[in-house]
Amino acid sequence: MYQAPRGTSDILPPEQGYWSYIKQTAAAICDLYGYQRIDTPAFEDARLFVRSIGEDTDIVEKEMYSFEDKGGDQITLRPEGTAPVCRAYVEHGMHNLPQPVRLYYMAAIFRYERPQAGRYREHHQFGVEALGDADPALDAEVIDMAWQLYVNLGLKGLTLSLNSIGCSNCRPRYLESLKAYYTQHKESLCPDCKRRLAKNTLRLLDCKNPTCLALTEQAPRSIDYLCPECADHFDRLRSYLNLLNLPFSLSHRLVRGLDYYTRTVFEIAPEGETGSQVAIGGGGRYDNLIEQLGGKPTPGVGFGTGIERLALNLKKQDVAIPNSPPPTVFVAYLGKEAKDEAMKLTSRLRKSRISAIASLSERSLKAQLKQANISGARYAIIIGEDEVKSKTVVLRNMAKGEQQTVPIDKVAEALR
RNA sequence: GUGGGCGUAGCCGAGAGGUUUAAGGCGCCAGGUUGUGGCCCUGGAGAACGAGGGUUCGAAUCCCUCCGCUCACCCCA
Repeated sequence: MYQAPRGTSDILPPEQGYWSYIKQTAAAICDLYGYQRIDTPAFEDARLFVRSIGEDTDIVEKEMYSFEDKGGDQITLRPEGTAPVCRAYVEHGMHNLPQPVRLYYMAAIFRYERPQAGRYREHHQFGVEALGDADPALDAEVIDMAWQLYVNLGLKGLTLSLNSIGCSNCRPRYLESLKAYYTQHKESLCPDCKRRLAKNTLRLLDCKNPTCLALTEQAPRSIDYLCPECADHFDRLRSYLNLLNLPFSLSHRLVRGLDYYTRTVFEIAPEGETGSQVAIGGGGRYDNLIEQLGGKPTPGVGFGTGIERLALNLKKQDVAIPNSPPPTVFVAYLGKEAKDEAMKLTSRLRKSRISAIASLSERSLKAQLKQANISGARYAIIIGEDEVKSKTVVLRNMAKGEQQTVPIDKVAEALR
């Protein structure tokens, strides 16, 4: 027996309500904020991700779905959404458009990981990217969008964590002092962190190992090392967030797992969540990324949110989802001639924009009405030999249990 | 990659070495008189118990391996 590959899943009809609710809410927010949709390929040149995400990140080190295609090209299934959008920005000369360029995407994301609650090998993200403007007001706009999305979806108890990790001018100095600090305590670090110390110092802040965690309490904070420009940017961002009534808390340990971030980083999580995959979304600024990918120096800021995790949290919080409407009518019949009439009638109803299911079986009327009941149709239409002769149908209101005979060419009118 | 829990029909779920030719419930199908649903009643289909190997006179029930699911760690959405 075949099964969906590990870490992937089929999204069955009962689940779809959550998905369309989330997608529609997200798209509506984007319309409201003037963000336009972009779709990029599911796979890209592997180097795009290695260069943007960073060689020493977990994603690149062990999680990418990479392969050589038959033409000998190194291909990677998209493990995140930002780099492809930036690639498209450069490729299509979007720097010629009015800046910033505001884009959003909904896409499948692939990472080879051990699946667990809220973590899959294929998951789906909604994300936005605002490219071509370094103003902190744009950071605030993006954070505001993320927040409003969650609020509009009906999620409660949200917390916004914020940090600034500086830019290429001030970060080296910070990293130096961070490295110096941890080197002093090298002996008490966990093995992972010893390794990270040399390669990816920032990530030590993220370690949940108790002894590392204790060290982190006293570790130098990135916001104390910001250059004047970054400090100003961060100050102004915070004042904009206050202006927009977005409550945030500073988190000095928040660094994010992708190398391209500069200055602003943030995460949003539902309150009271424990465990490691608490964040339903996050993002930040990446002012060097587009240049790294071969474009003109272009700042950018964005966020991404996991649709599966949103659905999970909507369920956890018992948020009511609008359900898809059942068909208006179910057409049942008895006999061959009646079936012909039923087929024609169903077709005409649909042309009048009335949703209709025809019972295609030759089963008993009783069985057909049972199906009508399960389908949730508001009306059942019954066509038998008598009705064929008199060119009428029986129109039955399922909820009331009442029925009337109407001329077959007046059915659409009777349903209005 | 590491560690824990689990694996019986579409779903839930009894059974824990021998009246099991594997309960029960949901769902599905068909009947309960002639052309009518939602309740009720009756009947039916559907699993050799994740796969393979072993222990035993005998295994869904014990052991081993593998696969899968799940939770946690790492990390992330």
